[in-house]
Amino acid sequence: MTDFDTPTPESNPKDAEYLAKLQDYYADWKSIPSYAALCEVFGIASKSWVKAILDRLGKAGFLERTPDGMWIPTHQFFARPFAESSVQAGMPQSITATQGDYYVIDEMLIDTPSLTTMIPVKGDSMIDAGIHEGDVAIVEKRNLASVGDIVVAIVDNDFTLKTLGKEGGKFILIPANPAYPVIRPKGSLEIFGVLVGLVRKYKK
Amino acid sequence: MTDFDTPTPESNPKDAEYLAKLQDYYADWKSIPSYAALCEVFGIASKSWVKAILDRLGKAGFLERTPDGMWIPTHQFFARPFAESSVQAGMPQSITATQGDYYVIDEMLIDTPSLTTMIPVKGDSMIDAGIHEGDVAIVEKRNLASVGDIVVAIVDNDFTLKTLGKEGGKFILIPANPAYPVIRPKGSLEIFGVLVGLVRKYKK
DNA sequence: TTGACAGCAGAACGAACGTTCTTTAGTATG
DNA sequence: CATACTAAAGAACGTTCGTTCTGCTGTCAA
Repeated sequence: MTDFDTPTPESNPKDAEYLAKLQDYYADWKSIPSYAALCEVFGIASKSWVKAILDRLGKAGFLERTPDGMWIPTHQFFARPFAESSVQAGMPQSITATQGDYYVIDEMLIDTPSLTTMIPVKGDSMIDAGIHEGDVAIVEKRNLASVGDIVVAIVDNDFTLKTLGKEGGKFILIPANPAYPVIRPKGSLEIFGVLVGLVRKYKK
Repeated sequence: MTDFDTPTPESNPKDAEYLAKLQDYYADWKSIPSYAALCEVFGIASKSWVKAILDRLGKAGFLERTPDGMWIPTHQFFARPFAESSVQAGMPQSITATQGDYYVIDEMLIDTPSLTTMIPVKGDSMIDAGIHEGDVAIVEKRNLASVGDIVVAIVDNDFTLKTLGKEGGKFILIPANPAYPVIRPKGSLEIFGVLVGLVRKYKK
């Protein structure tokens, strides 16, 4: 399955800049404005040139049109560059130039949207696993897990995030913080889901 | 007796249904169509009634308008109701991931797409800050940062992730691991960007 | 020095759009 | 039967939109 043709990302040197402006605009407003409004966004004065730019971005695969002719972003529009760590000097612009991979974070972390849920982390019981208060846990809902998985279990009607362990044939919940005790459920252990990802946002 | 308008979230019983249709449409097309097109989507025949619906959804906080009058979705537009299955009381606020593909995590972490890039973390020099090898750093490219920010600096032609500090009027790079030394650059310090987010994927 | 072309501006125009106003059908109240 | 109100339709209209075409300016090769 290698027969997709490579859409030349940009046929015009300035298109990358226009695309960047459009991406930033979309991040703010979640819509693609009219040609007239795009004149301001792009800093140019003619609608016809805006159309030419959008046509090129469309051809390059960053935009497409609805049946009624509205411009809408494609998957490619949202992808972000992923730098190889071995990138050497020359930096700021060359990141885009090194045609590395492009990813969408949601797709990296979420395989099954309908089973996946995001839960904010409370407390510091998993701090030694690098899971801090305020982080967001990406959890795939299922009630089977393997020893060693980090799971969201339901204990005393509350969610708790712990490593699943086994001790004498019974499942236990192991925190990653020596200040917390291992949880040995009396009865059966109800597992809500398995941790598949973690997201942290740093305030600016 | 004078009765005032009660600012109920939805003043019309069918608005919930219209909202659902609009959400589905948006998930497909990532845009809010014209009133005429919405007539088809909603299954009604008059633009004025579509406008009335959108005005109500706007008042209820699901939509708003750009300065140039376009309708755009708000945060509330994307919020999903609580989890379906047999979850009892005590469910923390959690959102299920997207059907369709609206990119929640990306939107959470990325303010300025054109300046944001993803860099894999290598080494354990920031482990006490909960940043592990293999994590992906979400970095906003800029060369100014504040003391206390975690920055990506360019040292010896390589990226390095450290906390920015100051010592005797000069900037230094502080690791979050006692096994690593503080970096005191000889000349000036070249900052590639600032850490704005962190993403970790657990293998399954 | 000319010609060709690329990058952009500007005008023209019909179609589509959003807004407002008026009308109609149905239902509930009393 | 009269009234009142809601849900929706429809018409009217000025504005804006997208499209196309033409014009201008600078650059570069012949």
